[in-house]
Amino acid sequence: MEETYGIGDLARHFDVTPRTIRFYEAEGLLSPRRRGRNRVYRPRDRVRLKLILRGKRLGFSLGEIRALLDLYDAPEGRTGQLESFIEKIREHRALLLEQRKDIDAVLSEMKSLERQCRALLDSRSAGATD
Amino acid sequence: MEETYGIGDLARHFDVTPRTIRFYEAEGLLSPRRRGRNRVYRPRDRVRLKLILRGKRLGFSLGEIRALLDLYDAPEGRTGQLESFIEKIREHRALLLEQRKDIDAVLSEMKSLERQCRALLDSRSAGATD
DNA sequence: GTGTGACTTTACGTTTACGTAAAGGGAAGC
DNA sequence: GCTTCCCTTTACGTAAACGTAAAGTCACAC
Repeated sequence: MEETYGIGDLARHFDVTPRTIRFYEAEGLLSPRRRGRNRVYRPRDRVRLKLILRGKRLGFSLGEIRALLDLYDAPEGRTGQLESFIEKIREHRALLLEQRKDIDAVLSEMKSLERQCRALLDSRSAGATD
Repeated sequence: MEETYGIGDLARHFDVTPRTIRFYEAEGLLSPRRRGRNRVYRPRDRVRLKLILRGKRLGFSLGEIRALLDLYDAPEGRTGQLESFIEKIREHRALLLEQRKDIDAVLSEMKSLERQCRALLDSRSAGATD
């Protein structure tokens, strides 16, 4: 049998509220099975949630994330669609590479900032005390 | 003389609306000089705006960005403050490194996705036509 | 049978980050 | 002097992403 989870299990595991998970479902990002009224999540849903939260951490809107999930889901279709799919992947990749550049820029700025701080601290401990 | 800019100049250059720039000022992220009622921005403000927009692209809230800008601005203070400053820099760096890991994870997933697509395309062009 | 706890739906509230409209001021061009 | 921009302030509107409260259901413990 495939492993399943309740909404509370997922919420605890990913440190979000059940409300959040239901909201993602209402937005069409998740579509769990049901046992009676209760939602039953399978590993596939877990992975999707993980991807959603990762997208959020990277600053994507739920709309963008949905588009990406749809991409990942639908590698079926005619040749033309496949090609436009690849095109979208490329655009997305370009965006991510830009983000990485942003991050690296900040990281290097932080590096020099910390250096300056250290220099200040050193000069103080070497010279007069506070 | 130091170079200065009007709000429209900055707006055009960074592709945001003047409203956005005024909003950042209201939130305490910018504090331009004034000539009469009009706002006059100097290179320092330009840099700050650039940092703000970079922060946004990385998914930080304006509140978080303000905290970071304040950090970068206030390397004055007693030794204890300097040390806690360095500590905050480290936390921020850890966060950025996490983000980079996220990005790399997505990039590698995209890579394999594109490979699968290519394989599909190849098998089609090799086999029967649509 | 009566809690207790986890789930459900419905619905209104809230924060963030601006958009947009209204009403006006000041300089520049014709 | 009138128009045309670009700027100003004030203020209400809005989309996104949930929070939170209300009221009910179901299974299980005691």
